[in-house]
Amino acid sequence: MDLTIAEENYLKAIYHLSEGGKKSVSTNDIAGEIQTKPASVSDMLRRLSDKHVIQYKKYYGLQITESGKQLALQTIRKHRLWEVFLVDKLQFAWDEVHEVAEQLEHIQSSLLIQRLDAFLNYPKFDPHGDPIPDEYGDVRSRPRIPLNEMNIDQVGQIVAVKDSSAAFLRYLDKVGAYIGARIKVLDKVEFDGSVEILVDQKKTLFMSKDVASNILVLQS
Amino acid sequence: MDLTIAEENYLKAIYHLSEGGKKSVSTNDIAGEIQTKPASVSDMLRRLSDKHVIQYKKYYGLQITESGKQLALQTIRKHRLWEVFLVDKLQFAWDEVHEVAEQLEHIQSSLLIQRLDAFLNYPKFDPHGDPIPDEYGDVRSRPRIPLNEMNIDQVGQIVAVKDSSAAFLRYLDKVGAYIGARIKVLDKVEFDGSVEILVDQKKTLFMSKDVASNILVLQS
DNA sequence: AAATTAAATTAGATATATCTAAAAAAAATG
DNA sequence: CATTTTTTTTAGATATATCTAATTTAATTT
Repeated sequence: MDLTIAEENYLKAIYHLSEGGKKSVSTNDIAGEIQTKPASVSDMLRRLSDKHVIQYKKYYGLQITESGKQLALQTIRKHRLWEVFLVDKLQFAWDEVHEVAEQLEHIQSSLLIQRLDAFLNYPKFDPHGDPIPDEYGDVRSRPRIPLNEMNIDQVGQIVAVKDSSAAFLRYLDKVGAYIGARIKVLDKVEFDGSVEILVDQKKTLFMSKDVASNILVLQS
Repeated sequence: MDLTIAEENYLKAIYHLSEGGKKSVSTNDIAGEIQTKPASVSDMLRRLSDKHVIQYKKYYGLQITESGKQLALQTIRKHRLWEVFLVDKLQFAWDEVHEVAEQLEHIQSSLLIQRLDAFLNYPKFDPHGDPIPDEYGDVRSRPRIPLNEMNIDQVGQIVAVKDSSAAFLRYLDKVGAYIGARIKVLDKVEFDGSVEILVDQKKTLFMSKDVASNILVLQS
């Protein structure tokens, strides 16, 4: 039983919200995540339930099933592999890839994804630093902490961002805080939580707590 | 005014049928080309006419407009570029690419196609030997003739096939008559039109007129 | 616990895309 | 040229996916 593109998008949103730590996923949450109205979500939940990718009781709540989780992970796998392709092979900037990957993730061909994976040399992380599930849906994530929670003199590498809006990504690119950059915490201001960091051992950068909390660092 | 995926597919079919030499394109022809029913075609013709990509008069006939032609050519451009990608970069066999390219051709991103074109080094022909329209819709096609119309001792290169069904393509691969193969006509049997050719200066091959007429050769 | 507010669902519409069956128009045939 | 056949179109259904407005259920407040 195959999913339509709309169903795949809803399921991916539900998966992301489920993994996002929140105890339960509400109709309103889903509507907010995919820019639609709660009425449309209710409709879709019934359909997803019919296809057994979620368990759903009206007015009560929902839970993603194991098969639903696997389908969502495969969509995420495709999305992130295409992002690597766009950045590594087609010289896209990392803030330009999302919209196109949203389309490419729905192409149906397991051979294509196998070959693409090999062509890209089996990448484990996408350009935003998010882990790429393998063909069995397994995800190896690295322990990452927000930049504002690091201590003075600690070093690490920027591996991901929480807020991946185009505006935020452009801001980061502009100030030179790209994914992969090696950083060292030089100073932290106690009362407002802002931080000063050294990027690639040459450039110092000040940023607010707000910005720093959206940058995830792999400590080394 | 953008076209839906279904509209793009109909328009592409109409373009192919229009270019196919036939004087007029019938509802039944289109239904046959796209595997749908004539009633669905009538419906779609009305919609395509509303969007001014064809001119259409009920019971009378249709003609593709200039803007329709341009849109069709851009879809064909995308299809053929993706085919080159699949064969050159992802090691797909040339008889495995069609179905996937049918999906990829609908991805909307002009930047993507620009970059893909550059990445593939601006190819002029797809793996089946068909010309790739440029970004302005211009097509430079090579003069090609069916293999059965060549004369004895003439040499050339296989550049395309008329019948691109998977069965025919697999047959060609099996006997070693791939796209790009250099051939020489050794003999022609008058009464049944069958031909004997030399492939890559080492392998001789017999084929019926039926097969030979579906193989297009660039003479040299 | 009754009243209010918030969240979720249903009812009814709209748009796309398809189908079958019936009707209308054009083409072919005797 | 009237009749038959073929082609094309319309009418009416179905399925997906969405919306607004109304209703129902759950949660919160007093």
